[in-house]
Amino acid sequence: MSPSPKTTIKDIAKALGVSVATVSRALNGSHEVHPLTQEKVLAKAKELRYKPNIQARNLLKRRSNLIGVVVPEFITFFFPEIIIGIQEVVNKLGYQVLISQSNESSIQEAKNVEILEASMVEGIIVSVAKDCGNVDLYKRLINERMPIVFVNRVISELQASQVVIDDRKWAFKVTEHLIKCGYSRIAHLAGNNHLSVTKERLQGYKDALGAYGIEVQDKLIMYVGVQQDRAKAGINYLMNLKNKPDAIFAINDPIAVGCMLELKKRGIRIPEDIAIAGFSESPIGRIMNLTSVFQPTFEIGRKAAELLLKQIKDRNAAFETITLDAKLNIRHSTLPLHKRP
Amino acid sequence: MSPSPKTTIKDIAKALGVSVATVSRALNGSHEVHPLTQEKVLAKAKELRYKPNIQARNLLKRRSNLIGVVVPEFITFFFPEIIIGIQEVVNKLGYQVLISQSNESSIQEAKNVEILEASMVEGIIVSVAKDCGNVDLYKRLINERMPIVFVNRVISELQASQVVIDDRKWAFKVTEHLIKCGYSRIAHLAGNNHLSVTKERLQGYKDALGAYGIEVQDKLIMYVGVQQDRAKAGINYLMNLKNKPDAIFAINDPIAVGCMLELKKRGIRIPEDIAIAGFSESPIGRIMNLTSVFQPTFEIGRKAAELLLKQIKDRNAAFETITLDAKLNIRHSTLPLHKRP
DNA sequence: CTGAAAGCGCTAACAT
DNA sequence: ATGTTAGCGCTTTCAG
Repeated sequence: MSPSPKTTIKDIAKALGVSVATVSRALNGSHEVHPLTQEKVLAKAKELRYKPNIQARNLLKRRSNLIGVVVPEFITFFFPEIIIGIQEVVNKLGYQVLISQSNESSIQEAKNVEILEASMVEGIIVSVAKDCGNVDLYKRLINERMPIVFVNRVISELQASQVVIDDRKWAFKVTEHLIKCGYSRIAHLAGNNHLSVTKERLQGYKDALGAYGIEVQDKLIMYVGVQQDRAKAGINYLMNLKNKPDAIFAINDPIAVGCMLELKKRGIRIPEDIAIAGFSESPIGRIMNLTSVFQPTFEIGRKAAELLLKQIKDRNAAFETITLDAKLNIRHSTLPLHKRP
Repeated sequence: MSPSPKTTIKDIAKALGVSVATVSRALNGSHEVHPLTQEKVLAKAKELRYKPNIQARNLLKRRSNLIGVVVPEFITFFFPEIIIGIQEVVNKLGYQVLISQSNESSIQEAKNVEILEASMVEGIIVSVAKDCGNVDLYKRLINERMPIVFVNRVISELQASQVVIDDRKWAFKVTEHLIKCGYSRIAHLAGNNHLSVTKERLQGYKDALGAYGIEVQDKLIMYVGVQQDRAKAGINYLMNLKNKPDAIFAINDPIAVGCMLELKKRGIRIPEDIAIAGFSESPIGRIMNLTSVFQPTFEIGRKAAELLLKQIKDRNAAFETITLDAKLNIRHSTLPLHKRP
């Protein structure tokens, strides 16, 4: 009934009249213990409800069995799915995951990383906050050979392992799709300007316009950010242009969904009055029939975990960039002009 | 450049020609060290980039600074928000959170709990999987005085601390709202039958019907479960009844949203042809104009964390049930009959 | 104010 | 096959 004072190998040893070393060996299935002794130890351990003290073992082995994850948020589906992928891989190896979210703040992100360090994580998987402000911190970590892998939002100045999709290519495909649908005044709502995905997707957008001989118009590009509540500002801006766009390519699904809601509020129909495409396909986007690029989130997590484990095993392992495949899913929000009723 | 072998207090002591005890005291701001010594130690510590080894300290103090969280899933917004609330509270006290998801499987849940135990968490916050199969496991933990708090999905047979809303009352309100809107054949899509929320919400539904003199018809009640993909079965069943319902009260938003999508597919309009209400208001539900009960997720997390910390401090603290307030948000999916165009 | 020493629970040489 | 011993990094009596 009472919270029994934890049994240790010492207790087992005493009860059996053997040494702690023998108990330890028996418990760990060493081949150099007499089968009979082992049996006795195991029985006694069960009887006394022995639970090994991982901390002691970790102290000795200079390990923690912990890996850290830092993401900007985990309210939307995206990062949770990545995290599940990570856990899938590392749990099998006996690692636990310390998850922290920066709430899109670099300051909080830095705090989180420091706490993870203090918690003795053996490695960290990071997706940086939108303001992207911890370059020096990560330089230090990389310098100190802390195993680290960046996912989705990476930092180009850094020599580090990372798991991404080819944002530029897929942004090209989205834009190309809009062009082929007959749209010609295609706006782009870009993310925060320091973010890797912002730059890549913007470049893909420009590439596509260029490839099809459409002039890039700065007026049709606005840096709104990555969070849904920022969409309204984008719509405000675009809908007040003298020469309104006939299609919008949004940096991501939250922005695209935000746009759709705002447009609906204003009685502007999609795709009749304006087409819209997102990126990083979300469940909400699917429901709203939003054209978007599907990212293999679980796989991103798994690959990141594998890269991290590789680095943990060999602190001098070469940096690797894994670029996963994605998929453009076309839906009603970008109906071709000629197919309209 | 090389991964510097971690500095320990020993290194600092040696460098300064003092004892490790003094270093320890200085580092911990003990009042019984000479200010000058302390200064020197602190300086040297910074110089050598000393980072305390938490594991050693934890071993000594028999602590881990870890608390565990077990939820059924964290893909939807609900549990992530609860988790953020938990972290908010415990991080301030220096605790880290080990998050694990059972993927709605009691077997996985048991594994997770055991791993958390083995990871030496000082307490656990749990929301059980839909099959609700680990009563004995939790009985054991409670017996062993493991601090534990249940949230949202609780186990009635257990004497334990918990944080919930009054599911019965709010289900009553939802049903009452439908009745007052003029609906009379109100179906209920219930969750998995062992789940606390299933029983409570079903009872609230029955209470309301009774209170307004409407006969409870078993034919209008179906146990579909809690996951969105189960909604189709519910709609299949209800729409094949001779006497179809004119309103549906779904156990939760995922089911309600799933119903809305399935109904739309069949060309059945909401609310013109059938009204629908959910529970545990979700972002998707909001977008789809679904009437639902808002739960204070962040606050649930915070309160659960506080209860847990209380138990960690005092292993014999009395069990507590915290019932938080909620809110019925009425939207277009339950338009009153007389207001229809 | 400081140091010596014990010990948290465990593992791994090194003996025997 | 088993025991002895040292020690992981740290805190905390107990002496001085």
